[in-house]
Amino acid sequence: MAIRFFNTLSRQIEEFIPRESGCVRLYTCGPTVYNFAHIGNFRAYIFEDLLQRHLEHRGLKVTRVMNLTDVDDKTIRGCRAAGIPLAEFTQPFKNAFFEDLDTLRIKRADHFPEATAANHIERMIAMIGTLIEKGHAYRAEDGSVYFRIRSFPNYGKLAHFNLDDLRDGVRVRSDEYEKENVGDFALWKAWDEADGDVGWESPWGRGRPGWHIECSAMATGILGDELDIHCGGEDNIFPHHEAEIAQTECVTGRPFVRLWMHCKHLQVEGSKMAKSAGNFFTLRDLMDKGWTGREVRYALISVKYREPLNFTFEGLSAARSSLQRLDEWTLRLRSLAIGATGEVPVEGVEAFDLALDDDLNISAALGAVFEMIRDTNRRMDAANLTPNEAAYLLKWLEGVNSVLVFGPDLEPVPEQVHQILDRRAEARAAKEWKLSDTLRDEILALGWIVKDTKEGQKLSPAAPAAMHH
RNA sequence: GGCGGGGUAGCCAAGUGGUAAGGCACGGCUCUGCAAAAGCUGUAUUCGUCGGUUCGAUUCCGACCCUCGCCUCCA
Repeated sequence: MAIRFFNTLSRQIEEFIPRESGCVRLYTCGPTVYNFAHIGNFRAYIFEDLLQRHLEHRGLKVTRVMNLTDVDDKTIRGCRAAGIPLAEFTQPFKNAFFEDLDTLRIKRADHFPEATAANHIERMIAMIGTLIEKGHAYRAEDGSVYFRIRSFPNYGKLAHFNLDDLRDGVRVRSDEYEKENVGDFALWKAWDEADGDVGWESPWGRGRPGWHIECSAMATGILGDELDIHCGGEDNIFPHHEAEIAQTECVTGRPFVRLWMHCKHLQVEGSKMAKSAGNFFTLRDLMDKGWTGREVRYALISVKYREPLNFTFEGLSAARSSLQRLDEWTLRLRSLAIGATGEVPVEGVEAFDLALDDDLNISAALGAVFEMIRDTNRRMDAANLTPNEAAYLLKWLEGVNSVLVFGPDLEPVPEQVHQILDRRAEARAAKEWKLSDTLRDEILALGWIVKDTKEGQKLSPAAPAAMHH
């Protein structure tokens, strides 16, 4: 059963065949650490997480790199405004980013190279030097170095642009008048006043690397000259990834990436997310409103990556309910499986993986999960599911959750709540309903909701307020 | 202007040349001291509009309408 993905380069669904059998070299564009990442950023990272986890679930070994862009116009502007060194300015945002990854249960990449690391800067400078030697780049008067796009006939192949179309509507920036062609992009930016004390020495003078060369250098430096998959948001296609292809292939003389995957942007309540529109959310904003990481994860993962995702609070609420349904089913299986002596297969379990093999069709995959839930709930209602089948389903669910990671957050129940719970159980046994209700209120006051089910009292954390804005 | 996505029930969203997965919400039923939850169950003669091809189209073709994105450093 082949795994198939849509390749931005060919604009077709292709069978995925890594260069080295069983191993996947994956590069994913990471954040620019000048602020807290927003949920649009995280849609991309969650899509990449789904990709990685599914490949791993299918038995492939994935080596993933995600870069951190810690020097660019924005980070420099930020540190100068704050009056602190660049590294001091970006560090808290790096930390916050990693916390957010954990909140969303995104698997850590194997490498998080930082653009300002000495070894990477060195490699960028070396690559630029090679490009100049080969005639693909040139130094301008001020010490900036530009890539000569006319020297690379394939330029525009990924974005499916032709250079003539590009010339229309191009704004020539006054600070780049030295370029041979308006489409030429910066490999090295000469230092200027606005850079303050940010800069590195190079054969072309003091300056800093351009954004595109950062990724080329870090990707090839860690993963080698040829990657299996390179991902990013759709806005990265042009110019960023187009530039990466041009630079890298001109240096190595080999195809840079076999498969390009890009995810569509998300909108919020039907409009483009923008600070000015008041619909701009960081992950932290949502946490403050009482949503959990797995709920946001569900909301962001549940729409296919090649479709635009309309992020809404109704959708978050739907995510919460869906997860609860999944939780209930899991608990039901667990209590049934207590009597299991082995595992007996249940039909229909392969649909989940097959859906993801098909260009990460998450909607179909989730459909398969919920169909399984309904079918087996029906069977459990009829006392027609065996403990061994339940055990098998739990094992299957483990596999599913190695990809989706939808398991509940396990909050420890305070001892005090346990004690009240015991007293309440006694009261209920004695049919002292008034006392039972009083104790229920006490438990609620401590932040827990108790429900009376056939199996006895059941606790769940009281959801924080402010579910809708 | 160039290039490319979308328009499927109240909302989100799969899908196929032969008559529409799944989730949420809503109604019904079961359960239940109350409350809540949970489980089951019912909800699109219809897939933006208009034409065309076809025995048959939501699915193929054409036109149009609406919407979103990219077009030089924004995931």
